[in-house]
Amino acid sequence: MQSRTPASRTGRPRNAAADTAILAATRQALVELGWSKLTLGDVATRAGVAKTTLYRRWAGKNELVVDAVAELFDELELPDRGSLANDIEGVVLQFAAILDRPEARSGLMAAVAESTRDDALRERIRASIVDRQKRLVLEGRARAQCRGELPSEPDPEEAARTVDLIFDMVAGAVVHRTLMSGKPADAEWVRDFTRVLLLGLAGGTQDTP
Amino acid sequence: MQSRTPASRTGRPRNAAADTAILAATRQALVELGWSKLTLGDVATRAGVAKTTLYRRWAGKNELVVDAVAELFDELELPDRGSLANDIEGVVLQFAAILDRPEARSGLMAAVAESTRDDALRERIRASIVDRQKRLVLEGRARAQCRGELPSEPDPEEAARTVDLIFDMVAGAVVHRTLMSGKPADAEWVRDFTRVLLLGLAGGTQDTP
Amino acid sequence: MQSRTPASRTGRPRNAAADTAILAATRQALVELGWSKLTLGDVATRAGVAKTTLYRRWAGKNELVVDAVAELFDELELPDRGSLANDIEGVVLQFAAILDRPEARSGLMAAVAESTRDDALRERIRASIVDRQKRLVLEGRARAQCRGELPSEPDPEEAARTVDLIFDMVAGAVVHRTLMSGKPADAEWVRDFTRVLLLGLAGGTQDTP
Amino acid sequence: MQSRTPASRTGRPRNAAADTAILAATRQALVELGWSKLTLGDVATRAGVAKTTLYRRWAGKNELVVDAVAELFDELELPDRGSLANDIEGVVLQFAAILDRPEARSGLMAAVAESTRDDALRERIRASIVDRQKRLVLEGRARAQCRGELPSEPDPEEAARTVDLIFDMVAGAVVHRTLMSGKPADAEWVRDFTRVLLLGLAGGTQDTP
DNA sequence: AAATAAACGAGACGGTACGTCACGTCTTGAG
DNA sequence: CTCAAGACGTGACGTACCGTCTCGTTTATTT
Repeated sequence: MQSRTPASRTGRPRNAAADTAILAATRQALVELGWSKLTLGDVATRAGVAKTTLYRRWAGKNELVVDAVAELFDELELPDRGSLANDIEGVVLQFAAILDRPEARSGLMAAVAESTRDDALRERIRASIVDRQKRLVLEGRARAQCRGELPSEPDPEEAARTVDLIFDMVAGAVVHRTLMSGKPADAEWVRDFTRVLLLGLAGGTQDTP
Repeated sequence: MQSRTPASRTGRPRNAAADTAILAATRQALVELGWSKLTLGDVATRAGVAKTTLYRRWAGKNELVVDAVAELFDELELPDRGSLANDIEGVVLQFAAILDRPEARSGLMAAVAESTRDDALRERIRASIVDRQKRLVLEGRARAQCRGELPSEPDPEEAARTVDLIFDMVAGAVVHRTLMSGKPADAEWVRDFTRVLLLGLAGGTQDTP
Repeated sequence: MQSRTPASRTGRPRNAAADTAILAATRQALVELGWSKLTLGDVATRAGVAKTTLYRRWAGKNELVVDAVAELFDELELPDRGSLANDIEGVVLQFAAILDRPEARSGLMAAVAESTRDDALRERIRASIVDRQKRLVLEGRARAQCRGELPSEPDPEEAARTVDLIFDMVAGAVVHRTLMSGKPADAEWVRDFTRVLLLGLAGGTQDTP
Repeated sequence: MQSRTPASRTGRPRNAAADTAILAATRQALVELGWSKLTLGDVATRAGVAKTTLYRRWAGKNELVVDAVAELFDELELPDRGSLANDIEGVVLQFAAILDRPEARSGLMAAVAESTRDDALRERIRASIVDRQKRLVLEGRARAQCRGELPSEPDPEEAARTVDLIFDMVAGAVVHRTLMSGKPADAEWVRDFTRVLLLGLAGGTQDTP
């Protein structure tokens, strides 16, 4: 998760508790200040740690914030709610709830913005956040195929493409609704979204007479 | 578009060419430096303008960048390509092309990130960019209804909700694909996306035997 | 005296009072903290000035301290006390009094130490302090020659060499007495010193029966 | 010479070679970096020793540098060159040669500068360097008295005062010439200096017709 | 024409945060 | 008890931009 894990045998070992404290302090600072006013010196002070300790473990603000935010998304789960539509609604609501937290809003988008000019950062975001949560799509699809709601995909390459596509559509829509349109991804919106995702624009209204 | 329009009658009038030069310089700086390394002093120098002139017209970096980026999206068009699917594919590809330009990627996401803690900025983004392009959805839907591809919506409130939903789904998916997944929104992806959007997850594969 | 004198015609002019305040604050800090614990941030605070202002005018700690200390030596005078011996005693006592001030002791020697590795600094010290006070030797010699206490020097090159030599002997002895031996250059010592300087080691005791 | 001599009987004994290596490394670092850029971590690395070892033996940079420099002056000798003038010229040239070495210039003056605010350090310098070399004056005077060049001093207190005075004059002049005037204390200068020291300002030219 | 008034370029200014460096202390495991 | 290794809290460094301010100059409109 961190920048480097030298794992040296000799010398004084690193204080493991500091990592936890720093990431928590980072999230707290994101809540109170937002990304642009967050300073590493302030985070260090909140964490009860010297600024140098922070720089010894992370390369900069971006890397630190990505790690701090990534932890937020690990709490996403996919409980079995009986149908594909219900499963999707459930996970989308969870995702929306996370994006409602200011530390996620501010931190995530800023990190993405920075990543447009920093390939290493983009890779870090993808590894820590995006690919890590793709598990939810895989699990949901497998469950739906078990239930017979979705056909099993014969071509593995196309299957992977579809997973990516669905992930982009789900995550993208929630992010756009929450951060760009500035409106809540509430139960009603999630229901509408899920209907269109499953049945299509036309299908939702006319395709199933 | 700008911060203030004092509209004073007397005194030396503002140099109108400066606005254009500043916005162009801002985009150029976004390309070369990205949002976080862009400085207003540098923009002023590039535009051949004093820093004070810049501050007289914009409140700060965020406002300036939003204005500079907003202009990029005004070139979006919706040529009639014969069918709803083709129209969607056309505009999505245009949108993807804009998001491929570094000044848009870096500037847009950073502005969104900042807007999570600045209501005025969010409003500015919505007015300058989001709502401004919603016209495309409206036009596309009207055209599809003319063609009979979509039913006419009796409830005006639900119609508005659907426009918002579709805009979030289209724009969100392209943004997520481009900036978070870090893969191109190319013709193949756009085709897949359009199919799911129109027919739904199930419909695309099993509904049409 | 300062680093650069761009003397630009345009832009906001520099605050002239800041220079005085900064140099005074530097001397005060030298008194309270000494050279090694003096920080430019602290000097700036004392002077009621931003750190950047200080760096805009001086290249660093060494240059600043040299300028601050150099002013101290400008108060040296050579009042006519009737004889060469008396003139020497008078100026040596003045010099000793300056070296008794902590801002001079700490600042001067540290600057000299730094100058052993910095030619520009050595030149600055020589120009601001050493050569500047050589006037005292010149004036004293001229006066002694008027009185007939010293022969007029026919060879101008040798005369210059002698001025340098005397300056090194006088200043060096006082500095060494004060700072290295750590004992006061009081009236008694000054009398002894002047006698040896004028009459020589042997002359002082045996030559004048 | 060092800070502490715990002289403990038990436990692992100190590595005696480390002292030599550390002092040599200090001098080497003084040559390459000068006092202000010399760091104890760097010295420890050069000496192949851990930083903790260094701090166990010296209290800080000043003490270490004084010890390292003090050793340089122990090589001063006073070979019998037949006359007082020759003896003085000889030892002054030796002294000048030492002051020509960068480790002496930089280290000595910096230590003196620091000692203006640190009584313990001043005492250490006096004990290690100043008083230690006063032997040269004593020996030279004794030899001159044997030769009859100087009268024997009846009053022991005045004799001590004179020794101090001469030491301040000799050492001070060489130091000032070398470090402040920035010119070499070469054979010509040493001859001039010795003449003035022995015969006085006036005596050298007019007193001996 | 002269007076007025705002815009403009230049650049100094008080701040704040940066990321780095060295300090001197400490904590480990090995000897 | 010493040593090598290296993490740690502390505090200063010198730099970069920020957004504001003060200049002298330019360019209009209004007397």
